[in-house]
Formats: sequence, C-alpha cells, structure tokens
Amino acid sequence: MGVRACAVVALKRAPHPPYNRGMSREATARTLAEHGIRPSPQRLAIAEWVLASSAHPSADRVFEAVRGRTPAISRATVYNTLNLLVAKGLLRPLALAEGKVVFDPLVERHHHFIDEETGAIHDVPWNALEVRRLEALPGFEVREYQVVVRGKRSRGR
Amino acid sequence: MGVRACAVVALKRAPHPPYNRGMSREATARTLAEHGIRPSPQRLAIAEWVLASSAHPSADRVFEAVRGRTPAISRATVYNTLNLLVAKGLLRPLALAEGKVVFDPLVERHHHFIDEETGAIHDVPWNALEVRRLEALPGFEVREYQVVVRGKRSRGR
DNA sequence: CGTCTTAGTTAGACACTGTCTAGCCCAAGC
DNA sequence: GCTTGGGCTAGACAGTGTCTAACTAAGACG
Repeated sequence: MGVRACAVVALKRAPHPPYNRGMSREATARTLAEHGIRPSPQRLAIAEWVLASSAHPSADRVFEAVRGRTPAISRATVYNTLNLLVAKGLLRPLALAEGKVVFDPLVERHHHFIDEETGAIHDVPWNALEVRRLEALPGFEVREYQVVVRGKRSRGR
Repeated sequence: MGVRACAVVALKRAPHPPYNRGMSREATARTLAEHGIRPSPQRLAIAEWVLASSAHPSADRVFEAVRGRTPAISRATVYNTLNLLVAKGLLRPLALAEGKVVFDPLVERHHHFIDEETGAIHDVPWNALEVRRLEALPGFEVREYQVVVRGKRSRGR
C-alpha cells in the first residue's frame, strides 16, 4: 500500500466527526455491539482494519490485510462480515471502479474523486460541491446522489 | 427487453444530435469506417445493435441479442468489438451497477439516474443539472465529472 | 494459379469476484 | 453430559472478463 489516500476529507477542516479512524479494539467492539453485531475475533479483526481504512479497499484487499495478522480466516468470513457491516450501516459499498466493489467506512454522504492514473478513490466532502436543479428532474424520485469526478491528482498537493 | 429506457434524454427537447439511434446497416458501416474500424459482418451486427440501444446493455446482454440473429458469433468477439468501440470513442463503459460494466452509446457528457428498484440506468441530460464549485477542489485536476442519482421512477411518468 | 501474410473469428481455458453449502467448533442453556 | 445455535472454514459453484491457439478468409506477390 504505502501511500495513504485520505487527505482530502481532512483538508477542508472536516465538518464531520472523527470518521471512526484509528479505533482501538475495544472501541471497535463497542461499535459493533451498538449496531447489533456480536463481536467474534474474526469480525473484530476485519472491522478494526476496514473501519480505520480510508483507501476504499476491495473485499480481496481486506482479506489480504486481515490474513496478515489473523492467518486462520477464510474468504467467506470476510465477505460475510463486510456484507454484515454494510447491512448494519457501518460501511457503504461503492461500485465505481471496474468490476469490483470497494467499501467506504465514511457513511455520511459525500462525493468521490477517482484518480484515473492510479485508480485510487478519494473522498470529497459534501460541502465542497453544490448540485443545483435536482428537484427539477421529471419522472424521478431522488433518494440520494453524488458527484463522481475523474482526473488526476496535481502535484500541488 | 420490452420497456425502452431512453425517454429522459428526449424529454428536454434534446440539444444533441440524433444519438446514432436506429442507424441502418449502411450507416453503421460508414460510422465504423469513419472511426477506423474495418467492418466485418460480426462487428457490423454488434455495432448495429449496441449503438442503437438505449438500455445500457452489458456485454452479456449484447452477446445474447446479437446471437439471436447472428448465431455463429463468439463471446470473445463481442468483448473484443465492444472494447474496440470504446477505444474508438463510439461507446462509453459505465461501472455504475454492481460487478458488471454496461455500455452507453451516448458519448456526449451527461449524468445518470439509477432506478434502485429495477437497476435500470437512465440518461440525464447534461443541462438538467448544474454542479458548482468544482474549480475549488484542492489537489485535483478534473478531467470529467458526472452526477450519479439514485432513487426510483415516479408514476407521474 | 499457388503461397504468404495478416486481420478477424472461434472455442475453450483461465483468472478473478462473489455466493453458497456442508461440515466443524464452541459456548450457552438445560 | 447433551443439545442447540451461531459463527467459522474449505471448497464448490456461477458470472464476468481476458487470453491463447487454431482456423478462415482475403489481399499481395511470385
């Protein structure tokens, strides 16, 4: 991995709470319990890693990362747990890249920027952009929306 | 297919040209030639169908449709041809739904509405929405963007 | 004409993502 | 102790997309 991909959200003096970044194992267990998820060792290991991640990992990426410190874990458990976290509102699945779903622990609404050179997905704060005339869409009931921006990171940070 | 999914684009007295909808075989051949694609019978059959489609078909959907009238065609040819059409700018690939790329013959910039009940993807004209403050995104060079709206169609059309 | 070359196609193998199933483990309740 | 049930594992399975080797057809060239 190396490069961390968060940055942007932090840039504009985040109007949101700490985003569950860097929770302790106890805090993770508490979060799971609060959302009606029984904390098994495997679920804890997965949640601890994915809820602290800002790199929008795929299921396979989570599998690799968690298996590093918890060797006896199966692919099925990773998929089960990720789907469970999604169902309980702790993760959001994103189908932005090609042929692969990635997971975003930032469940508040926000936009996304996709670096076309690296494929990295960056969060863009909700307030950074403004979409107008949504109400005027004829024939559609809008439940949610987001702006998907594509381009490349500029060296100016 | 049955239900046609276009509609929306037509709604707001389309500011765009005819979108290549319903081209004859000869016109399709001409279009391919203009974009530097040698028109083989298979490529013609695929292009004729997919360029006239407004239902955002997946590769598999194209395969099924084209095989109906051109039985001797392979999956590899469909993928090859679709990727070729994308490379030549005649199609745009969309990775909006889960785990499957669909193709959009409307290559002018526009937004998308996803019906969460049916999974159908509808085109939304570029001018129907307005995104502001894009230029203020720090650290990113924007090449393109689009609004992805999710919800459901309302009965009022 | 026959041969060579090249582009296009085909069938199938392959890799990857995600789901499902059968069986195992383990803790709680009786 | 035994039962029950939730969670876990390994592997089978299905769908999507890519790749490879072999076949075909058409034009170039002798």
